[in-house]
Amino acid sequence: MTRPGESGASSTLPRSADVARLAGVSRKTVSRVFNDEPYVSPAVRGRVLDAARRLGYRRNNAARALASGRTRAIGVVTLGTAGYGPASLLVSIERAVRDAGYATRVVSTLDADPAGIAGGVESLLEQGVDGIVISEPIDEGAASVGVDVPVLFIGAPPAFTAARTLTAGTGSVTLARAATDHLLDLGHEAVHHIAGPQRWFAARERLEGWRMALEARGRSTPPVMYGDWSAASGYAAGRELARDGDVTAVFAAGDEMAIGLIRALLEAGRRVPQDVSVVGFDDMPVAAYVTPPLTTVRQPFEAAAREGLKLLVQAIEKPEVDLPPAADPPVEVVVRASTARRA
Amino acid sequence: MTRPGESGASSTLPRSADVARLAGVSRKTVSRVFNDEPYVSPAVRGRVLDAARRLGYRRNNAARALASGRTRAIGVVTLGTAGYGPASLLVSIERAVRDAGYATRVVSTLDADPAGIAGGVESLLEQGVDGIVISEPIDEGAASVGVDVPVLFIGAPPAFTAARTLTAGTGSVTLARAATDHLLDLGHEAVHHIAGPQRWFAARERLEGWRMALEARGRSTPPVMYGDWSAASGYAAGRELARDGDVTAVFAAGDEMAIGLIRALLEAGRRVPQDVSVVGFDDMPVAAYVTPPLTTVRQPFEAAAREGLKLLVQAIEKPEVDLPPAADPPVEVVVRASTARRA
DNA sequence: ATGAAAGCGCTAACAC
DNA sequence: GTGTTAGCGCTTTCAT
Repeated sequence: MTRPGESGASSTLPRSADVARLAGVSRKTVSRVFNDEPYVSPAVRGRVLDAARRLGYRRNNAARALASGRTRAIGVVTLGTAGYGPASLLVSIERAVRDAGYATRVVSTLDADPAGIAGGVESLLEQGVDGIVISEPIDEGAASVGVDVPVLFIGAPPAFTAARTLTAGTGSVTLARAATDHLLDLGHEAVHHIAGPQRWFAARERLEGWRMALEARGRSTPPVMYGDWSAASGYAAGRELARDGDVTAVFAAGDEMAIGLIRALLEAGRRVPQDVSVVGFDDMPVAAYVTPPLTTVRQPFEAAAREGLKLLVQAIEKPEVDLPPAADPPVEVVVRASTARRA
Repeated sequence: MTRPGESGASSTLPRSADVARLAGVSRKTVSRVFNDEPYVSPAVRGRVLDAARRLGYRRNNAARALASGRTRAIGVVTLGTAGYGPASLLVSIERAVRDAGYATRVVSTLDADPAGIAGGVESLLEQGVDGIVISEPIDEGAASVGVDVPVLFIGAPPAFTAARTLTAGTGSVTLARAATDHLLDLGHEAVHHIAGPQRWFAARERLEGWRMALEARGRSTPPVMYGDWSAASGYAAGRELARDGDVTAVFAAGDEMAIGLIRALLEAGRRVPQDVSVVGFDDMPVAAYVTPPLTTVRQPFEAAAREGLKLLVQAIEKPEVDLPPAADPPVEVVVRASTARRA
């Protein structure tokens, strides 16, 4: 019953014409039923659905895309790491895309350089997508790509120009500021900062929020240490900081760095939080169970993805309407045991 | 120069016919060039490429798929969590898919029940994929879907039947056994186990490996504690275990549970590793920097994804060849400071 | 080594 | 409410 695929499509899957024949209607009517278009009598709709089920009919999206010019897919360019931040954002985006009724096409880049991102975009465009999400939190030069679909940048400003660019933030500045304020409120005179790699937009935003908090109270900003998000880099920075007896409070731009930092402090005989208070950033799942449980700020990935996608879908489906950038999500400082009032 | 999109496809993107005209060849020749088919003179090839670049031509994959019956895409059904394990596996799969010359289409499920998986597969099939990867590490009843493309199950046995099913493992049994052996080698009489949720195939495999190691040495198996992978559940189990003074060694089926466990032990006044040795599973990035640095086993995600994809691509491109299941990747126990010789 | 014709499965526009 | 016609952009087959 299955003659080997001749030319075109795969073997002998049922097509809309088969359904139409079995249901005794035209192909167009089958199409109407499957697209939930109005003006199909309930009786006919039932017959069509029935025939389709009996045949095991599935729409051919390639054909739909070709005929309609819409792929009903959204492409995502993301950093190819399993890091908690990027991975969470990807999961949230996928869910938001699905909820919006689109399919997800992912391309990940190894190193988030402009060329890599451009390549990713290029490949998505070739695949066919109605819109693109750039979840590459890196801000480093601009790539040039000819893009004719709307593009959403999450957690970063537009890195290139497209027909229509949207942005949605994760509110890092505000969150970083809140983290720093928390330490300041505990009576610490100075708050040190272990920043992330400055090619990352998020790292720069957090640095900025930290600086703003200090300046708002007229404090000077201690020299900044730089890490690469890894616990190892937090550890290295921590060894430096441990040498300085004046350090009583540190805000690390990521939980992993905070964990490495704490480890270095403990090894150097500085107690956390009695001698030094530490705040992280992300609220990754283990944060509550490391020793001591980490005070941190929670990143609103879900909210950012949802807001951003609302914009993107709007831009895809109603290009004429102008919409305001998404509001920053609420700030959530999770106070646990790694911070204490200054001794 | 841009008349608004009439019926079909988007506005006025260049098509192969445009390239053909500019290069002074037929459309078929353009097609040949872009598909790296033989029998195109270098001169013509050059002209075509040139024309394409000048026009900003991009192939339309929907049309290619429709005409050829191949989508050049592989679909992935994955669990929608940012957990280190699933996220790492997804990243590895994406990379392997890309390296194999395919595009990735992802569907994530909230809860990995058979219906959810079946729904994901269904939606991928509708999207159009040449093969499917099921990275849903859950083994719970079988769904029934009519699948006519090869399906690769990673880290789990086939959950349903398809035209062609392949499997690739992460070698959990062996790894768990090695972890347990490590503790036994350190002189511990009994090794306790905090298992993962038993709906997860990986959790069952690790339990099995633990049991095998004990039985191989004629030891009895202490009662098993069950967690849900979270640090919180490890913590809860740890509180129980801390009450039992005889416990000197614990193998946790995941790093996060191990971290929660350690926290509970420390709170109960049991030192790690002096009083109790702990081994985790995964080697997530923070494992080296928690206190104490965690002894664990590394999961070979990259290798599993690569091996699995080799099989899948083989099945897609050369359906006639039969191939053996992928070999289990090598075992790597990472010894750090959470384990010590029995006091 | 290159080209012409046909058709993949579907939706868009319009007729009825 | 439903059907007819045309065509989306490409690959296939076969001819040259």
